[in-house]
Amino acid sequence: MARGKIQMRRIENPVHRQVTFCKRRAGLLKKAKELSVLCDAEIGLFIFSAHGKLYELATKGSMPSLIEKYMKYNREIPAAAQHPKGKQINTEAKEEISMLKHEIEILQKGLRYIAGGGSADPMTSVELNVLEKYLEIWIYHVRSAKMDIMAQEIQLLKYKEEILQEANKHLQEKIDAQYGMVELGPMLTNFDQYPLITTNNINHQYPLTIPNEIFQF
Amino acid sequence: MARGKIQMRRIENPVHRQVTFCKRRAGLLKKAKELSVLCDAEIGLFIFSAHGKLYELATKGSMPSLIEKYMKYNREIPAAAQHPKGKQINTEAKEEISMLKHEIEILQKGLRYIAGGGSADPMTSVELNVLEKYLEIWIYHVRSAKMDIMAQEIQLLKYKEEILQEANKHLQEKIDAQYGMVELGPMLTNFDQYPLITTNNINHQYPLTIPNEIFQF
DNA sequence: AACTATTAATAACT
DNA sequence: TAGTTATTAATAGTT
Repeated sequence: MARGKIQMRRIENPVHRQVTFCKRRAGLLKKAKELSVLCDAEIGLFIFSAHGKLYELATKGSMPSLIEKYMKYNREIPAAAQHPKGKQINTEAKEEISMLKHEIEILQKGLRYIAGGGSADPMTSVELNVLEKYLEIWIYHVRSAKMDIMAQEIQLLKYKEEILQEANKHLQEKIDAQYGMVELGPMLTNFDQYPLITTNNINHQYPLTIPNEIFQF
Repeated sequence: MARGKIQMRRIENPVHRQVTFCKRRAGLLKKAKELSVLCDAEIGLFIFSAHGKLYELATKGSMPSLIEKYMKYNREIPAAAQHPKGKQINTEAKEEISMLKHEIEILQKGLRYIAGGGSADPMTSVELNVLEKYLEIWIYHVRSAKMDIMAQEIQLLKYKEEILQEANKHLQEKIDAQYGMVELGPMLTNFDQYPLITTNNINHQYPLTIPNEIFQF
């Protein structure tokens, strides 16, 4: 858009590429903000530079909340909930039902394909793309649910630990009171003396308490 | 940018707003694609219209995979920024991050090698298999890292609970022995009487012990 | 980082 | 909803 056209392919000169990246990135973020303001739209945008640096924009709320909304939207696909209002509801609904039935057929074909070891009925690249899309969404939700359960489990275990420590302390005090001030030190409250038992093959130990941010998805 | 300036606020006329939304949305998506191509950037963009319809773009892979990358990025930054408190943990985290980044570079190099047409030095099918395997392992590692940490935390907490229960039992026995057979029942070993504290909005309670299959990904 | 000749995007109109 | 055009906005090459 200036001093001559530019070819729509990767800019080979690294300096040119970097400068263009800065300029166009700024332009893109500006355009996104403008669209959001002018048309009351909710926009999430993230840009990873070639070197891995992140630039992001989230209008109306945070990026995580937008991502959550995005995932929810994709979860609702099978429900066929989005119906434009007007005369053409029936037509569009039929089209959508037809499309969804087709996608279900592709999914069923994908399952047969996987179960059969890929021998019988080869899938087209379009079919594989549909399958991949669904699998990615499903994996996200499965892992999300699993993470929720694990976080819940950790919460409960920490609570139990607290209660047990309290009980232990009270019992110890009772014993101390009975003996007067006596010989027993606090019993088994230091875990450092016990080896860490793990079920997986991570070689280094983790701190007792994991920072809370890990559980905030 | 045409026939007179426009004020940067919400367009009140619904028709104008809708038209502008369509045009600028198309323009924004185009610009995003261009930036990605010209500067080798990875871009995720989603737009929710005021009526809730979704328009999206993900360059270089799918939106879920981009979101995954975004989440991972935001997890790494705070870890690197925490300098004062961390000891070995931070060092290990940094080493792990460094290692993962190196792996990313290797993968990107390999992918460019393939994408480059391979006229100079084509990769053999054996080499491609190695690259594919490597990629699978790496993706698995990234996706399961968080789960590993949580599983580790649960393991440790269960172990601590066991020890504390044991300690509690011994203390109780000591008290019983001192009193003869006396009035105190076992102290605080039944957790059903305590309300379950949770950080998320799951409404039903989970069993104390989660089946192991859940953690086998 | 600033400048400006051009191209690209688009607001109003049809 | 889609096409045209007069303008404005973005930006490629340059300093």
